[in-house]
Amino acid sequence: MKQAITRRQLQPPNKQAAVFQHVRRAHQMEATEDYVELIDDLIACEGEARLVDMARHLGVSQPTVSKTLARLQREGYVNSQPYRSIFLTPKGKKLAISSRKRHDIVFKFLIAMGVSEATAKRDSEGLEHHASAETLHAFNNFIESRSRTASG
Amino acid sequence: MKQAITRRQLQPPNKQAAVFQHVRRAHQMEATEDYVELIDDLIACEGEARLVDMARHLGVSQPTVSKTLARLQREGYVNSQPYRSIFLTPKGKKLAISSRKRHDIVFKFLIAMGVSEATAKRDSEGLEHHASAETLHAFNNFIESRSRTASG
DNA sequence: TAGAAAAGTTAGCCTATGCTAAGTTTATTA
DNA sequence: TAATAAACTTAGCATAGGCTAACTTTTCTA
Repeated sequence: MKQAITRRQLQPPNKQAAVFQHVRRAHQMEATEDYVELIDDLIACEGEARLVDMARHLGVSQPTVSKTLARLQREGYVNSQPYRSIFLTPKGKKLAISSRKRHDIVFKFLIAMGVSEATAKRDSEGLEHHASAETLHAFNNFIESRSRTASG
Repeated sequence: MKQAITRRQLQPPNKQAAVFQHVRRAHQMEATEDYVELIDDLIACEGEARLVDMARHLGVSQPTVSKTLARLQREGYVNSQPYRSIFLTPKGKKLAISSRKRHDIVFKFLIAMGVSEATAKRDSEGLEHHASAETLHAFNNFIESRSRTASG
């Protein structure tokens, strides 16, 4: 098989720096998005979001969740009284909805690509935070063209 | 348009926790992978990897690079004498090669999906760290089937 | 080759996210 | 309802990765 050779080429420093800065910014939002998405899911499925359940689902300790929730509250994503369950503010709810939408697109896309469900679940959790609107749009087109082919 | 409704369903706590733990682990490797990849590129394109160029390409300050390089040296990925240029250990070189391979697959895949070059560059930098072997394999199949269609 | 500029280091600060241990509040149950 | 258990918070620690300021070393150049 002929292997395409990609000529190694460095980007101009400022261009590449902009890319890395963009990734770091996305990265700062990751925990926030995971948290609000989980809170929204817990409220939808269990009736309320308790810290102990968040810790169990996230695989971290309760104090870690407590500390991160304090930041989210400070930043206006969530609302909660001490020792009580957690609520999303409108801003948090909005972020939860858009995060879930992206997550779903990435998940369905991976399934459409023939990836196993277990891997799709795992990878979509990491990938969702780094797919731009343009990429998500391309993924969505692919999903829709596949579902047309499959059903029509 | 009929919109597919995904029934909201929480994963079992331990299953979801495993996913998040996996993402956190991948996340810890991100900086390491970006650094060794960049060092390898700088050596290939400029003849040597200097800290100042790394800082410029990464978009961070020199002390930040210095600190992270100290960790990478501690962990056996790089080698360097004070005030001198930076070298990859065999372990670092191996990681650089596999990171670059993943990066290339993700980039080419996005291009094959019809995403613009600018977006593909940007997104591939974030996505590369979160695509499993299975997903990369699926991406690669897609690239190859497209290049067959295009050229044959 | 001396002085200036560039590169690299060190010190000290910050935030985010992990942890355990210990204490407080709330909920359960005997 | 009193005791226990569960949930939550607080304190204190660690690491990673950001930063600026100040210092040292190396390199360049006049």
